[in-house]
Amino acid sequence: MDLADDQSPTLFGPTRRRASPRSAPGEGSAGTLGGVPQSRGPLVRVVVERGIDDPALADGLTYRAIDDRVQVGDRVTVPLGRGAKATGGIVVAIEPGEAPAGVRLKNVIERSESRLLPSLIELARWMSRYYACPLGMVLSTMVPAAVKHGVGRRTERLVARAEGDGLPPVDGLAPSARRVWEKILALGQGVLPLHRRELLRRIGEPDARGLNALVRAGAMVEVARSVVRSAEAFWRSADEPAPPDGPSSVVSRGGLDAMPEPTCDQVRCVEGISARLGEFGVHVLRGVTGSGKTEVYLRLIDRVRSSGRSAVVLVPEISLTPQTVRRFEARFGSSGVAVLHSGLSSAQRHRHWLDAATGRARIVVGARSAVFAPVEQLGLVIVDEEHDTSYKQDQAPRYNGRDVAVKRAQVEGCPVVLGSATPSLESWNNVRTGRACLWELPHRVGGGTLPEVTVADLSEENRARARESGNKPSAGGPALRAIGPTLEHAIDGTLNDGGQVILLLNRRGFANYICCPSRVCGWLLVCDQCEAAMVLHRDARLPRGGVVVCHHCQSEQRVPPACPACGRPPLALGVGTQRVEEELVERFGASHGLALGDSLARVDSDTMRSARDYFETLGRFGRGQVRLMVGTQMISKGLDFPNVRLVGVVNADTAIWMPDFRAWERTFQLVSQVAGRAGRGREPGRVIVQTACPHNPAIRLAARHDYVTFADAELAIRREGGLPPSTRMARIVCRDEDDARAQAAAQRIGDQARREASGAVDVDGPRRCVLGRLSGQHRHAVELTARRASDIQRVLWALRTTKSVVSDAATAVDVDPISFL
DNA sequence: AGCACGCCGACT
DNA sequence: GTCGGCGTGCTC
Repeated sequence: MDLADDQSPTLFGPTRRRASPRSAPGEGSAGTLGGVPQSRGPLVRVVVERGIDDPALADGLTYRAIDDRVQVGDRVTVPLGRGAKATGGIVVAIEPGEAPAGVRLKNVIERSESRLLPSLIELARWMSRYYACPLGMVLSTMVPAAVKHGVGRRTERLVARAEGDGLPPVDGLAPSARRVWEKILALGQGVLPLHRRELLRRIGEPDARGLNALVRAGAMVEVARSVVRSAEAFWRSADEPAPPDGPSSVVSRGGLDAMPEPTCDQVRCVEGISARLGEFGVHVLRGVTGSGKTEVYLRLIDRVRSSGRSAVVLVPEISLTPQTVRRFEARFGSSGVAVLHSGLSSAQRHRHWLDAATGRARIVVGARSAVFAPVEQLGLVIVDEEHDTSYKQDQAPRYNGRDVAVKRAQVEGCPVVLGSATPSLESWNNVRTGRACLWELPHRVGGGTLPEVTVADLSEENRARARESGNKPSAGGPALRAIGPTLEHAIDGTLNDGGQVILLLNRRGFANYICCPSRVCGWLLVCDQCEAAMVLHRDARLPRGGVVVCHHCQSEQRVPPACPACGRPPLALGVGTQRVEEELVERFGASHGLALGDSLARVDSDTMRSARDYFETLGRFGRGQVRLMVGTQMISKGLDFPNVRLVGVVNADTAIWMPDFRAWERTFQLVSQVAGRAGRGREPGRVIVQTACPHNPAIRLAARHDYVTFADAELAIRREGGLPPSTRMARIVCRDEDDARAQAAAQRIGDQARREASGAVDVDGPRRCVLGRLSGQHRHAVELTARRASDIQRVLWALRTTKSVVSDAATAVDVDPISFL
């Protein structure tokens, strides 16, 4: 059991302050005595945690505070609306003047213990403007739900010495009680208050009789203290200790705690960035996979910490592996590091957040929302794998954690480090235009080399196999095999040599789509709520061997027995991880003793229900029990297992023809990232990339590990096409059950946007989205493009103030969109 | 975003 | 005759 008390007087009061006991919320019941409000505190401006989008109320609503101890940033509960519904909010200002004319003030109901830092309120204001989202909604996302609801909060009863001068009245007590008193006095300063049991243990008393006598006499008093309890994080207890031997171990290599000797490149980066620790600056750290970026982070954090400041490290959710966490904990001590990710229980999250807020933990490691970590004296922000699209939140506020991190660093006056082997073109553009400073780690640590990448032309391999098997386009069975001869041969060889294999395929399920075998018919099984093909997921326990699932709305249907149009038995086409898994068992099960759930593991969101499953599987892979791992992008990033000698990309083209100008960039990143999992130990690694487009620059250059050529060429293409990062974009999606209504709403927004654009902003649309219907909602989009972000902001602001765009469920404003479906 | 107020169809 | 459908507008 972990305990954290939150006694820091600057951040938390010992108890909650309520307006008046038993007072129901709201007007009339807020304790008006003869028309005089009972609360005597100052007037405060409160931004409620709701989507109030009226610009006139953007600075919050005015309430009378409970007492004059209220401060800006306090979380409060206030009555809202005619029903005086108790609603959470944040105090954004203490009003020196009087109430706004014509409003009857209500009183704050309650002040809670958490307080938002001024720098975070400033950040929220910026986000509200930049992402065109109500301030209340932004503020709401800054405080985790577990903190708002006080999950895990308990009141503990402790004992302490009574306060006051003079000798406590112990003279009249029994000798046994006096003996206990002497022992308590001998404990010295700062030990109390303690739990009764803990105190008795410390002074070696078998029972509480003497202590009880002291309490009765008033020499000792019982005090209440608010604490947050949570279970120990499971990765610390469950998996440990790591096995003493085996090909590799999940624990950081080079031994716990030992600071490895840095490479020259690492020293150059650490020294260079350290020299500018006291000021805001964007530092792009481009380090090839396995070059030791994490070591650079650790050393920078060490510098920051020794100057008494804090650091925040953002990591994509899925690469927040035990490996990563343990490296931080091994270097800085597990109590000095607060970890925030989705695998935590609510109470754990609350506790870790408090650890950060009270300064107990000066280092916070977490996913996207950790950018709002309540740390004071922030000295450094790090965004690892900054190109990762999971930094973008897909609900309002649709912020990008990386970009907010840059803004936070600016607000705090500290540097931000954006680390990646394949920086986003946004960051690369900032490097090329001098807005960001570039630091490079061009070599792998320990003299390791980047793996040799072989591009296997899938169409060529399929043609070759068709020729061999007497060119019969197999009827009924799988139309093509997922693993071609080059990859198959490499897997065989690697397993023979005792190496481990990672196979990547960015598609869940068994088959991508179900269609009629007749080309004339052309029937395709589509979700009845979305414009998307249903995916076959195999499950032997179900009738017809599985279900079909829509990957957009998660709805399920039974597998159709026949084409509804012409009655032919349908075909299940396209390859997902499940089919690859099946093929692997078929081909290597007997020859290499590969067994599902043992030496062969499938890692996707279907098999990994919780973070715990994922950590457990990675543990088995690390110990060498799992020899072949096939999975989605979950396994493409951050993993560091030295015995991985082969990485196979089953199909590199999953993203390449997506209707998205970043399709090539994504493909390049995916191939580079997963290739980086190979050859991280002494043995060199090999990568096989299966593709139907072997000459595509994204694939060709990723195979050559040539980021710079790719990025510069791609930047030129974007500049020519007027696409980000040379321009900025925002996208407004209107959705409605009724197609015409969605279209009309988008049309109105488009028209108004054109009126406001005044030449600086290009307005495109409305046009039907690529995913024209999703969960029964028809979708139409308007796109804004401009040279400068400020022009986009101006138009969005105008759209909001004229109420042309309101923040509601039917309208999504996406600034700097990364998905165009 | 909630939620209350308010104006039109199928039930006791 | 009412209960309740969700359209519209307000929230100190």
